Amino acid sequence: MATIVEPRLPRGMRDTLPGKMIQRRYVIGVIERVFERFGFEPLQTPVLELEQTLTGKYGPDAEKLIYNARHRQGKEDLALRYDLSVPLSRVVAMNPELLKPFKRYQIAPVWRAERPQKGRYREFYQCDADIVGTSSMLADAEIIAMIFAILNELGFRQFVTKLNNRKVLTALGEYSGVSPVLLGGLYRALDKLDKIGREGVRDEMLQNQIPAETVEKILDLIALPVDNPDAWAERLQDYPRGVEGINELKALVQFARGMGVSTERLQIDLTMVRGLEYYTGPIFETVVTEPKIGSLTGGGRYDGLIGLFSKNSLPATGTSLGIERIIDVMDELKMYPSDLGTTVVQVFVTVFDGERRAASLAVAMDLRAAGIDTQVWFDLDGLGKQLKYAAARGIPYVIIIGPDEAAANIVTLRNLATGEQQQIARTEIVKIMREKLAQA
RNA sequence: GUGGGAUUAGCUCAAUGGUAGAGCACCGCACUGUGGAUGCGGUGGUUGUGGGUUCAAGACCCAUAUCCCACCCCA
Repeated sequence: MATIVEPRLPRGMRDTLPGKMIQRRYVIGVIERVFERFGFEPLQTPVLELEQTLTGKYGPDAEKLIYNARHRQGKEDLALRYDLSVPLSRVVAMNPELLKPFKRYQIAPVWRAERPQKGRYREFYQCDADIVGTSSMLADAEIIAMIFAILNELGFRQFVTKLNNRKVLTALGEYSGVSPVLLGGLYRALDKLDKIGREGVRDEMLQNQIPAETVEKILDLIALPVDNPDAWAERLQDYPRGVEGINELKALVQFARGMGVSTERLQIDLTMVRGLEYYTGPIFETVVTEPKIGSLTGGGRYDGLIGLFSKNSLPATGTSLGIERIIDVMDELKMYPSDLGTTVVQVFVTVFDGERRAASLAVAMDLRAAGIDTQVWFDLDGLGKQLKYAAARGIPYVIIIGPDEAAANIVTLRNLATGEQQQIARTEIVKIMREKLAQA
């Protein structure tokens, strides 16, 4: 007798049962349609990459979270992908013949060995859309406009996309005169401004070994409104990078407006920082305010990443939507369309008894041939049990064929939601079912 | 990776260190040609896992796993 293995999942990983899968498929479907509406095309890449493909791209903190993999006898060091941007960059470098601008989307799982929490998992799907081969801010604006289209279509009303530019942060570093090794600490403190306030940022910077004099200089700078690029441009006028970053942001906002993005949902925040090391230009992040769940989307421009795989570097920009968090929020706020059922099955055909089984199977196969999702009962059980099952599954219609129906060459069609029943001719079943399902 | 909380039936939760319970769900019967209503009855547990203390542990101690919360970071 074999011992039973306790069924368990690895930490931070989950199964998705059919009921949830239907909701998930709906969300992914919306995202895919919008991606394609904006002219992006699908791409698929392997779950595993060579370890060297991933290392040195994300920064030391993020790199610790990469899952390594190797076959028992394998010679290559492999790793589970950490995001979809680095694999994209690898693909672009390997396929120089791809027409530019190259616009692709990819919806696929990525793995990060973080400590799990709500909205944070070790295996999760990212939905990425990126544009490779142009430096135009119009591309960044198109990404933003697309994020808005997706979130709107999913029913989100309370969200805001924050914008900043790495070039501004770089200039801020130059302005502060802080040594490069301390820059990380400076940025991290800065990023928390809206959370911990000026005093908090001061404490944090001092704790991060940043000289008091420098801290005051930074505090003085961030006393300027974080959403006022002109004020910052004036202050940073001696730092051409910063001015350039601010001009890019202004162009980006203007283009986005031109694409119908409402201004109150776009928020320039010159203190926002994003962790991944490869960003070089505009960076963006969308957050919802009601359930506190972190960011729903994150992205930015990474003009140097492809250059790590090819002599011919290419500018690129894009975003990632976090479908797990989107789904967690939609669950909490019950945002799914009311007609999204709990099953794909549209009709359930009961089996009355052994004698009538053949008739039921024939009806079921006719329905299936007509493209209607149909289930039949396998065992010889009472109608009560079968109806109970169909109702519990959320199947909308049930067909009953007993001796009376068989004799009259009809079937009984029952609507499980209303309890309504009608008799229909055997030959009319497909036609009538099609009509019923089309109305719903 | 750091700190805290939780873990008891399928689900939500009880049980002064002394015989593990309730509601819902499930199954059966009243109702062998019809689910959701009502009534009655029933199944269901190595109390997350492994050790320890004790005459006795669901409870106390240690370890460990998972989930949740706050950091860190992020989708």
